[in-house]
Amino acid sequence: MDEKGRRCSNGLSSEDEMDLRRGPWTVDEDLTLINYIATHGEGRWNTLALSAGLKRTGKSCRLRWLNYLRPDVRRGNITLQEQLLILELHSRWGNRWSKIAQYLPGRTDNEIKNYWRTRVQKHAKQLKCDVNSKQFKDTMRYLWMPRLVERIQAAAAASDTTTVVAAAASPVTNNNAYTYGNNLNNNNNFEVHNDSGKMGLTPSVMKNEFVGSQSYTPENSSTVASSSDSFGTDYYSVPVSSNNTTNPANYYQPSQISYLDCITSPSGLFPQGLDFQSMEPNNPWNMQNGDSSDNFWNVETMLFLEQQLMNDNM
DNA sequence: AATTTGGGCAACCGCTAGACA
DNA sequence: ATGTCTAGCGGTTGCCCAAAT
Repeated sequence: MDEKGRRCSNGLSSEDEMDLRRGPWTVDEDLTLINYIATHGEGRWNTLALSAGLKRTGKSCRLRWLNYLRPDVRRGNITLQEQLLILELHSRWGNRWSKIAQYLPGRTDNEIKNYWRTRVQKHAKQLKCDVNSKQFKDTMRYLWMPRLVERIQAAAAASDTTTVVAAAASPVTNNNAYTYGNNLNNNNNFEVHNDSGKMGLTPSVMKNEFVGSQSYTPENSSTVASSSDSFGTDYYSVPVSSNNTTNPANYYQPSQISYLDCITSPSGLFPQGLDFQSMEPNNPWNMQNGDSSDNFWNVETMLFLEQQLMNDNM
């Protein structure tokens, strides 16, 4: 169906469309959308856009809400568990981002897609192989994923003996406290504060400051997780156990249990007390953590991988 | 210090499916 | 049966920023 020049596609005439805004959302637009949804609920996006007085398409409003403004959107780095899950689910379903996102509570398909493209595909590129190639998939399955499991288990063990004082280390130090009522089902009572009066909302500001004082504190959410892109450090240099030190494939055999079996229940969503934050060995609440993925991909690692890939091809 | 490059991510685009009149 | 509208999905683009030169 051709949408061009058609009024019905977004409920707007071409005259209306002349006024349509594009590009990054402003604070005012965000507030308008939040408050409108708080009062009227979501859905009927084109009507919503018009009624709310937003010069945006319904599509744009929907996307902004779902990917960014929803109170339950998880922000922060992808955790080890999430990385593992993404790898596992992608190996099953391919680029079914929305489907994959269903298993990562609070993560959006867009975020997962971006993660895949920027992190995973980058590493495939570094290995000079196609992300869809058997070699790369094997590398993921036999090397990265077992190592992730290992790190998760190590972190879990560490968390057993370590009290995580996460709340005290809350990264939210912003003055711009967007305080949502936090529960849309609770009569949608969003409140929006602007304590500093300086809400120039660039993406970077959003990332670091828009994180609402209610929405994303440790007390009320499991959302703020930090994790470097944990293709991370010395992936291949640490043997898992004494009997798998030579062949990476020994780390994991397809016939072994599924990672999902390992870390999730059939109902998914990490319900077994696998707390994302406490899994992280280093300062779990520090959203400013640098991405250590590149540390992971040191020269030795790359040489090792390339060697493995060469062996696979022989 | 100025410029270039590349990564990360928010937003947009095109398309499809389903609901409904 | 057909057309319209909405919602959702996956791919792509473009902006911002930090690192590199």
